[in-house]
Amino acid sequence: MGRGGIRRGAGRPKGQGKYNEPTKPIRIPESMISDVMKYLSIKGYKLPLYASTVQAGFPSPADDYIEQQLDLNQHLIKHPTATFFVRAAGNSMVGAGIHSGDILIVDRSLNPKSGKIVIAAIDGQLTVKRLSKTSKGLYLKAENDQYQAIKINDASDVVIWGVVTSVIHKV
Amino acid sequence: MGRGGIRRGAGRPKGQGKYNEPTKPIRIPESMISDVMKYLSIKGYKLPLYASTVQAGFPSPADDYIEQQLDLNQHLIKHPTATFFVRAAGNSMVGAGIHSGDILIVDRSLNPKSGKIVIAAIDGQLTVKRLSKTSKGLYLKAENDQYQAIKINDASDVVIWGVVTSVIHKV
DNA sequence: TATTTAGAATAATGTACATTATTCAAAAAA
DNA sequence: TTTTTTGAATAATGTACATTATTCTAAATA
Repeated sequence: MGRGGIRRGAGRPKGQGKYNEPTKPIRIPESMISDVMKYLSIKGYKLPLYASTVQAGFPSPADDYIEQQLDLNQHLIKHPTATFFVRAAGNSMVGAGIHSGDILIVDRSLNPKSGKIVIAAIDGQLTVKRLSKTSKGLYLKAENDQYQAIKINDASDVVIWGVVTSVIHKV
Repeated sequence: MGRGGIRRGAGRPKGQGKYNEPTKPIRIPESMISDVMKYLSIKGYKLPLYASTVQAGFPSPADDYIEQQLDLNQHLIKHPTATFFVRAAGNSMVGAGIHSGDILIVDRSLNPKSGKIVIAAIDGQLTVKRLSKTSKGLYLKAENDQYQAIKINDASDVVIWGVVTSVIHKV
């Protein structure tokens, strides 16, 4: 028979689920379900960034010295729809830390101001150069003495594709 | 009255939805709903990677010259749970393309073999050096003549934190 | 005949609900 | 009294279903 009566405080406690917080069902295209699951499982690729002055206990980096949690995509790509990557070739920009084979992150929505490193198409060939505005005009300069600066004028077949924001170098 | 009868072929056509493919409701923790939505809206941060030899029509990069679609996180981080970032300080590794202020991607799950660039804690201070095994023993070498190699032995207070896989350099 | 209209058909979408999991405590049993 | 049992309470979770959107065509109309 009944063992009834109120059970104040009973019930499954909050925050016991997979994510320790309430969830909502969101429709996900089938082809991306596994990607989204992965994304969720590692909390959106947010990984710890340590300052180089860490003096933590070993062997595991201690949480106390985490500078911030970083998601590479969010950190490096401010305008996803206007951003693309280019693989660098040649050594004309080693002075700017750009080596052959590096992946350059290029933002088309940024204004190509003087001093910025840009991706330019010169006669249909992609190159990475530093934009330089002087009293003599607008130039594309290599960061390497062996290369000559290229003057930009109305006659020249030069199109700026975008501004380089970061360089990814595999070691 | 009835205008009945079968309507073969009637109905909303497939692939008319937001994603042009079938969807399934997946539960998402509330704090990540906006992140996931963003992730979906740009198809998982997969952006085009162009080869440097592109000779496309202007001013927009043509799809024909896309080398591949790249997601930085997936491309650079193979072991999310074992990976962290460290901000580099000092110029001891400029020869390897590592400059002060760069963000290093470090994988703790990789074996620190000779020749690899590693993050090591020496007397509690983090440094980035190249691991070098010679007949004389194991060394941590800077890629810069002004720094001296550090010999690793049982007595030395050196712990390898992980192997550097990539360098991110802001320009 | 040509045009319009009112369902019929079917995909997309968000959410209510049934189910499952978990914890609590009153009542029963020891 | 102490221990065990059993239903109450409530969160987590996946999915069925009601709703909405869209297109098609037979019948009605001009």
